[in-house]
Amino acid sequence: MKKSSGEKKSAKQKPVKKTKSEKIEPKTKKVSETRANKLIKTPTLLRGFKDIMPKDQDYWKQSYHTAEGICEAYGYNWMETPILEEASLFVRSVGKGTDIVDKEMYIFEDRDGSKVALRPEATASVVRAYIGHGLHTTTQPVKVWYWGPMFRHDRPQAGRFRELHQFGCENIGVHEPVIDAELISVAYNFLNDLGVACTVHINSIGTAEDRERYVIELVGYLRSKRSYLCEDCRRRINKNPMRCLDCKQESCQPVIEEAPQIIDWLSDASKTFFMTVLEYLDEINIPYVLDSTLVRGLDYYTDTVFEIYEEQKGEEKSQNALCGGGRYNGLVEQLGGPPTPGCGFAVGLERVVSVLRRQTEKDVEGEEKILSGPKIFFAHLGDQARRQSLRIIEDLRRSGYVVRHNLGKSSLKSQMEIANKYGVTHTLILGQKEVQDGTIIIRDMESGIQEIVDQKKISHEVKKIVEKGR
RNA sequence: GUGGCUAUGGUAUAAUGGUUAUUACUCUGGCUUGUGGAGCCGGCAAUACGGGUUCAAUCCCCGUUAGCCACCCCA
Repeated sequence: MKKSSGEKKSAKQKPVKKTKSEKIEPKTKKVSETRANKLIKTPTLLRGFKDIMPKDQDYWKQSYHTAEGICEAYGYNWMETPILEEASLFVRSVGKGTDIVDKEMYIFEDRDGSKVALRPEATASVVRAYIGHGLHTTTQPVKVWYWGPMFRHDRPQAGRFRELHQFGCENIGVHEPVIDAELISVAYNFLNDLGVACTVHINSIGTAEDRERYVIELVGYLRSKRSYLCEDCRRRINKNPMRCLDCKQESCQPVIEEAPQIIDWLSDASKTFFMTVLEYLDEINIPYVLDSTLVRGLDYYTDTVFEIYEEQKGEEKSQNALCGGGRYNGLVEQLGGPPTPGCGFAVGLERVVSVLRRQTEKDVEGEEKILSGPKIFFAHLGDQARRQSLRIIEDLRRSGYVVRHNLGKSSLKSQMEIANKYGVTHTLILGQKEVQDGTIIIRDMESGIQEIVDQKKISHEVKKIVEKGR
C-alpha cells in the first residue's frame, strides 16, 4: 500500500505543474491516474453484512458463555445445523405468504438446478433434524440449543442486518405449559445474566382452528371499519389481517382497541394452557405484559407466542425485540414427522451486543477502560535475544503463563511503550547481556524496580507475580 | 421493496467554484543506538464511484453505490 501511494504522489505532482500552461490536458491525465490507482479495487462488504471486530470480542464471548452456561443448567444440548438448506424447508415451515420467505430469503439455484436457501432462522432446521434423525424415538422432550448466523435480505436499518446471529433453544415433544415457561425463563435469564433489564410480552394465538374462526371474525370487523384504516391495513385485511393489530399508525389505534381479541376465541384447552403458562411465570417472578396485539410473523406458531424487549427508561419503547419465540405444535407434522408439539425461542445477538456495548459505554464514561488480558509483557533486545524469545514465550505458556509481546519491534523503547499501553504490571526484559548470563530482568512497571533472575527461575517468578496480582 | 437525510486520511473533523485540502487521534520513525506513562520534531494517509454544468468542481446538478433513519416486515 505504501508503495502504491508513493507512486501516486510522484505521479500526481507532474500534471499539477503542467496545469498552468495547459488547461485541458491535466484533467484527462488526472482522471487516468486516478483510475490507475483504483485499478485494484478494494473489496468491500456486501450490503447489510458486518465484520465482527476484536474490539467487540468481549461482548460476543460473554454472550456465548452465558448462553452455554444457562443451556447446560437447563439441560439443553448443543447442536448445529447447516447454514444452507433446501429452500422448500423454509417455504413449508415459515410459510409461503410470509415476508421472510417471499421477500427476504436468500434463495439460489444449486449447480444441479435445485433450490437452496441460506437459512433465515433455525427452528425449521432443528425440526428437520429431529425428524431425520428419528429423535422422536428418544426420551422426550428433546432439548437443544444452537448459535449461529441467519440470513435475511432486508434493507439494513437500526439493529437490522442481512447476516444476523441468533442463539436459540428448542424443546420438542412435550405439550405442557411448564415447557413454555421454562423456555421463557431461559431466554429471560440469559438476558438478565448479561445485565439487560427486559420485559416479556406474551400472548396466545391458539390452535390453527381457533385462529381460523377468529380471523373470520376479525376480517369481518376490519371490513366494517375499513374507511378508518390506513392504506397498509386495508391491504393487510386480506393478506395478513392479524398484522393490522400491531399497526403503528395513529389513525388505526381506535379501530384496533375495539377489535375482537384472539383470547376470547381460544378453545377452552388453549385458554387453560395459556393461563397455566402465566401462572408458572408468576411463580418464578418473571415480569410479563399481556399483549393482545402480539402476533408473530411465522406461520408455524400455535398457542403461546412471546417477545422480549429491553426495558427503556423513558416512555419510548424499543422497536426491536431482543428475543422472539413461541409454541409450534403443528410444525413437526407439517414437515413430515409424527404429530409432535414443540416450543422455542431465538435471541438476536447483534441487538444484545449493541445493548451491552451501550451499557458499558455508559458505565465507563470517561474512566479509563480496564484492559483485559495478561498482565506481563516480554521484551527482547538484540538479535540473540530475539532468537530465544519464542522459546521463552512457549516455555512460559506450557507452564501455564501467558505473556504479551511484540517481537516485531526492535527497540526496547517501543516495546516498553506497548507494554505500557497494555497496562501490564511487569515486563520481562531479555537483552544481550542477559542472554550471555542466562538471566532475565523483571521490571515492576509501577515502581520501576528491576530484578535480575536466573532464566531457569522465570516461571517460578512469573508464578509469584500472577499470584500476587490476585 | 418504498421514502427522507448523508458521503473529506483508519477514526473524528475544518474549509473552499481556482495554485500545496485544515486539525486532532491512531499508526510509524527520531530526539547520543539497554527501558514505558510527559514533551518536541518528522513520516504515511482522504474529497465514495460515474457523468453533467464551467475556462476551472471536493464544493453546483444528475445517476450509481454505500451508510444512517423511518415504513413494510422482523431478531
